[in-house]
Formats: sequence, structure tokens, C-alpha cells
Amino acid sequence: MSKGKFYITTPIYYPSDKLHIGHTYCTVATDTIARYKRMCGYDVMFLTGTDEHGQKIEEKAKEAQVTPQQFVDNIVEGPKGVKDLWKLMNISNDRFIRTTDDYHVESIQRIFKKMYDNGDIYKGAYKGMYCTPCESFWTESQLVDGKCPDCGRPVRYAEEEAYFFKLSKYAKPVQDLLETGTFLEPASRVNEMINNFIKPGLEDLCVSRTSFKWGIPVDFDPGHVVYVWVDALFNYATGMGYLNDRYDDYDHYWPADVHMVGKEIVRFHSIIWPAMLMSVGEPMPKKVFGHGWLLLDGGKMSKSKGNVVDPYLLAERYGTDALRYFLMREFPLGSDGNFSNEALISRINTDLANDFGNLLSRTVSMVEKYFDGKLIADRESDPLDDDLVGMASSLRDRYENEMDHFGTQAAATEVFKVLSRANKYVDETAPWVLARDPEKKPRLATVLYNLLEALRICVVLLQPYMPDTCVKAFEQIGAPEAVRTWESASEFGALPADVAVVKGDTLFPRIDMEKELEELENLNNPAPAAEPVLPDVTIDDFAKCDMRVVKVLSCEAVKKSKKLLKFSLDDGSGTPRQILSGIAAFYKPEDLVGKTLVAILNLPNRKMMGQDSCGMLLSAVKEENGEEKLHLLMLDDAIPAGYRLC
RNA sequence: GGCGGAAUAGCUCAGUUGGCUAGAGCACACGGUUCAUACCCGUGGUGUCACCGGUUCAAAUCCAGUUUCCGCUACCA
Repeated sequence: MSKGKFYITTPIYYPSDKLHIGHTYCTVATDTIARYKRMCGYDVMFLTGTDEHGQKIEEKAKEAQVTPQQFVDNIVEGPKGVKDLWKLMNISNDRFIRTTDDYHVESIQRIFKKMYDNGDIYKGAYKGMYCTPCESFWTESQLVDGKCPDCGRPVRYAEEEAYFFKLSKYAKPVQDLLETGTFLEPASRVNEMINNFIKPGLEDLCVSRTSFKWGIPVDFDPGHVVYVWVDALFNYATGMGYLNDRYDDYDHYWPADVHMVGKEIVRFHSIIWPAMLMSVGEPMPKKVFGHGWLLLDGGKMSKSKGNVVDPYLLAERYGTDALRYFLMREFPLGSDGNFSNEALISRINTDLANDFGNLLSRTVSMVEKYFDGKLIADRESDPLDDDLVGMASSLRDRYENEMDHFGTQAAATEVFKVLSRANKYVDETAPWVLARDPEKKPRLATVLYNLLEALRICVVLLQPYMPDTCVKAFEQIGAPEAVRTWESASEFGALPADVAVVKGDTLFPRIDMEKELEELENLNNPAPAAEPVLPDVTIDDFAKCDMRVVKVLSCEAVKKSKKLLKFSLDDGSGTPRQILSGIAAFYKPEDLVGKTLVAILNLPNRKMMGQDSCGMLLSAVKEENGEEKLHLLMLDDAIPAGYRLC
């Protein structure tokens, strides 16, 4: 009965922080595909996990004053950790690999040795500019004014003994792999990889470090730890038992059918990973699929921007299935999508509550009302039925077509076209009119049966998206296990003729958009504790500040600086005063010319970017959503320059 | 700087190899309906298809150039 094996993976996530909606997106996408394949009858293996080594985690653990192992244990296994999140999102992974698992560590050591023995890993020197206090290497381009970008101290040229992987040796076969077939999708990424990396010449890859300890030791050379990408990428193989005894289905599942990855790591999966597999003589995965990102307001989600979206909050508020559906329906997998609360709620209301939930509700209600919950077996069909029956019968084919190319968005759209057609069918057939005439009972039963069947087929196909909701829907329309299958989705008429329904809870309650957006806003931005008022000062202290009204004579951006604007100001003295202000992110220089502002004049002069700044412009500042908001104090232009504030 | 992508309705986007009066969903307005979750059904579009040339019987689609945005990547006084 099995159509063969299907091995699919997510990237293994880096647990230096809690995961956000972006990680959730990737994992839900992989899960949806995995569930789809299982439903089709494939022997599916779905692997996800965490990539737990590296310097950053070592540092984070140090900050938190725990061991690195304790640190990652907490984020992976702890409350609201990675595993909890996947449980909440109803992720159906068959295995979960942690790169700190014993078997993985042993495998990696064997793999490293294997590549060393066959000459693809050799000892060399890692060269670069080194900052001793930070224990970090920097490339020339990372340096700021020739100094360490972290601490600003001088760096020196240094060499560190390290192992290298002969990536260059595999440039040609990797290029061939990328250029032939459909190894890397979307195809637009292929050119990016070839033009940016392969054509300019691949450099050998540094695969060991001595500057930190939190990693897998190179067992034949103490002091070296295996660098991330060897450690991380091979999880896809070690998780199946490659070179370890923990699992023994590597031969069965390898090569992977799809590695789902974010576009930021396409490079590692489409160049380095194949090269390393070639080195150890293993077959290539069949496909790497680079999905897009969820953007917020058109920009990348990032912790420093403070705009990460919390999947826990959304799933708990709207339900896991609603969130899953939204993520899969709103954007095509290959491109970026804009996430917004408004889009989420709108999608839930229109698709799930109005079209799907309400159709189920009205259909089941009518069967209860007109037939006491159990249809009679008599039938009377009508040409009015043909369109709906035809669409529902052929839905599986259109859906399959899309799903086989990761078209989760398009496949869901096809399903909803049928649901929408069914709503129209209710209107066309007007069952409430039929119900008034006892003679029309067979016709009425036919109409309601057709609706239940259309629903059933749609629900079968929605299972990969919304597993829990679909079970509830099946229960309501009285669909036994046998008619919840992939096979049954292509047969219109699989439900028993005298099917009995059971009205249940509303699947998706409608959400009041305005109210909800407001509440979300409050949840995400808990009214910040008003900044405490500073300790008292005396009137004399205040009087020491010489604050004056100034007029902007000219204003220009400071070259090479992202933040600074250079002002020439009329302070009433007759000589222009120069002040530099770090507000370029908030104002265009030309908009400020002629404005009336306030400056403190008696601050010590200060050099910025080599230029003098004589005083400081006053602004109103507040931090919102982790983002600084700033407004210059602007006064009535009627106030002349040089007036003092008191 | 190099390579790539994008620009279509108020919003989000479809539009395969050139071929009917350029489409969908959302939002909005009006009408219908009462089985249903204030839901559903119908009707409603004057869009310079970013701009400018060109090829063609015919261009949102192909070609050259321009602008803006984005991605990957490199680098520099």
C-alpha cells in the first residue's frame, strides 16, 4: 500500500533564544507537506531538531551563569521551549535530533575523521585580524576604523591553526548539480548561488576552531572543535543512523527527498552540504527548497527591532489550526510574505468562519432541522447539482497538482473555491423552500447530501493544514474513518446515503477585528511603566543650563555617518554655531532648514566624525516597541533666535 | 561595484510560451435571502499594467534604456 518512502527535514534551529513565528512558519510548512505525503500513502520520515553548539551559545550561557548544556536544555526542553512550541503547533515530526545527543557527537567525529583520512580535510592556518580581549577573528571589512567592532580596541594580525575542508575540489560537480534538474528550488536561487559563489571560485572552508570550547571535539587533535556546518548539516544523516548505532534506517530513508530551509541558509545546503556528501561518498538529497521569510511591515523580523511575533500568543488566542492555516494560505512558500495581525484576523474571519465554518454549521443545522439529524435515502437529482458535484469530484486532482510542487497556498485556494461554490449552491437550491413541501423530501435530502459530500472532500484535503479541526468537522458531518482518506477524496458519494450528523461547537468563531486589534496592541505593548521622575534638582541647577532658541541656517547629512546631521544655527550671537545631532534616521536635512529649535549652548564641545559639535539640540524621545522614536522640539517661528528658555 | 528579483484596482496579489472589452480575494456601496457564526448569494472597476523608446497585425507579456524598492554578494578610498 505504501507508495515508497519520503524523507523530509526542517533546518535544525539555533537555540540561543526562544523561537519566533518565522521558525514556526518553516516548521508548519514542513509539517503540512509531511502530513500530505502521509495521507497520500508514503512512508514518511520527518526530522527536525536543534543545532546547539557554537560560540554564541557559549557566551549566552556565560551571561546566564549556567553551563552551555544547561542553557540549551532549558530552551529546547524547558517551558515554552522548542519542543513545547512544536507540540502546541501540532507538529508531527517522527524524530527530534539535538546536536548534543551522544550518537550525533560520535557520528560527527567519525565523519570528520573520514574526510581527514581521504584527504578532503587538511590542517592549515586561519588568518585574520585578531582581537585578544574578545578572542575573536575579524575580516578586514568587519573592522571599524581598523579596530575591533565589538570593543573598539586595536587588533593584530594573527594566525590560528585550523582544519580546512577542500570545498574548491567540488566546485564543478556542485555546479553541475545545481544546473541540472530541480535540486534547488525556487529556481531563482540557482543563479544567485552560481554567480555569487561558484563562479568567483570557492574557497576552502574552515571547519575547526580553537577559540572556543562549546562544540564537538576533534578526537584526534585535542583543542580543536568541529565548526558549525559540519556538525549541523550532517544531522540529516546522523538522525537516520549514519555512522552510529542509535538508528538503523539510514539505508532506508537516505537520500532525503526534501530539505526545507530558509533562504538565508540556501547557500550552505546547496553548496557545502552536497560537497561534503560527495566527500564521504553518499548520495545527494533530491531537493533543497528555500522558502521565503515572514516580513513585518515589509522589513525583516529581528530581535533587535523588537518586532518578533510570538507564536504562543497567536496560537493560544486563535487556535493552532487557524494559525497554521493562515501561514500556509496567505503566502506562496517560495516568496516572502508580509505578516500582520490584520491579515491574520481577516483570513480567519473570511475563510474559516464565514466560508468554511458557517457552511458546515448551516448544512448540519438543516439536516437536524429537516430530517432530525439523519437523511433519508431517497434521492432526486437536478441539473443544478452538476457544477458542484463536478468541482468537488475533481478537486483532489487540482490539489495534488499544487501540493506536489509545494503549492500549499494554491492548493488551499482550490479547496476554498469548492466551499464557496457550495455556499452558492445553498442559495440556488433554497433548501428552506423545499422543506415546506413534504413531496420535495427526496430532493431536499439530495441537496443536503451533496453539501455534506462537498464538505467531506474539502475536509479530507484540509487535514494537512488543520488536523484537529478536521476531526471535529468529520464528527459533525458523520463521516466514519473510511471516508476520511485520500482515496475517498476522489469519490463523490462516499458517505452513507442515510448519513447522520451531529451538531457540534462552532469551529471558528468570528473575531471582532477592531476590538481584537486593539487588544493585541495592548498585549504586545503592555503600557510601559511611565518613566520614573528623576530626583529633584534646585532652580539653580536648572538655571545653569543655557537653553536658547535657534534657527536652522543650513543642515546637511554628515558623510560616512548614518546617524549624524550637521547644523549651522543662528543662536542670536551673529556667528553661526555648528551642532551635530544623531537624528538622520528621523529627519531629512532639507526639511529642517528655517525651523525654530532649542539648543543647550553651554555643553563642552565634542568631536564627532572629526567635526566639532558645539551644544546639543533638544528633542523629545521615547522608546516604543523596542524602537526609538524622536521628535525635535520645534517652536513657533515667531520667536526670534537667541531668546533664552527659563 | 557585481549578480538576481520586483513594480498590475484603495489593500494583498494572479496573469504559463505575445492574442478577446486586464483578473481574483479583501475592503466599500446597493439589492436579495433567512438554513446558518450580523452569515450567505447577486450587482457595482474611468487600473496612464512604474517611466521612455522599439519590434509586431497585436505588448502587462518580447527587446534597449531610465527610475524606485528588495535580495544575495563584494569592496572601497
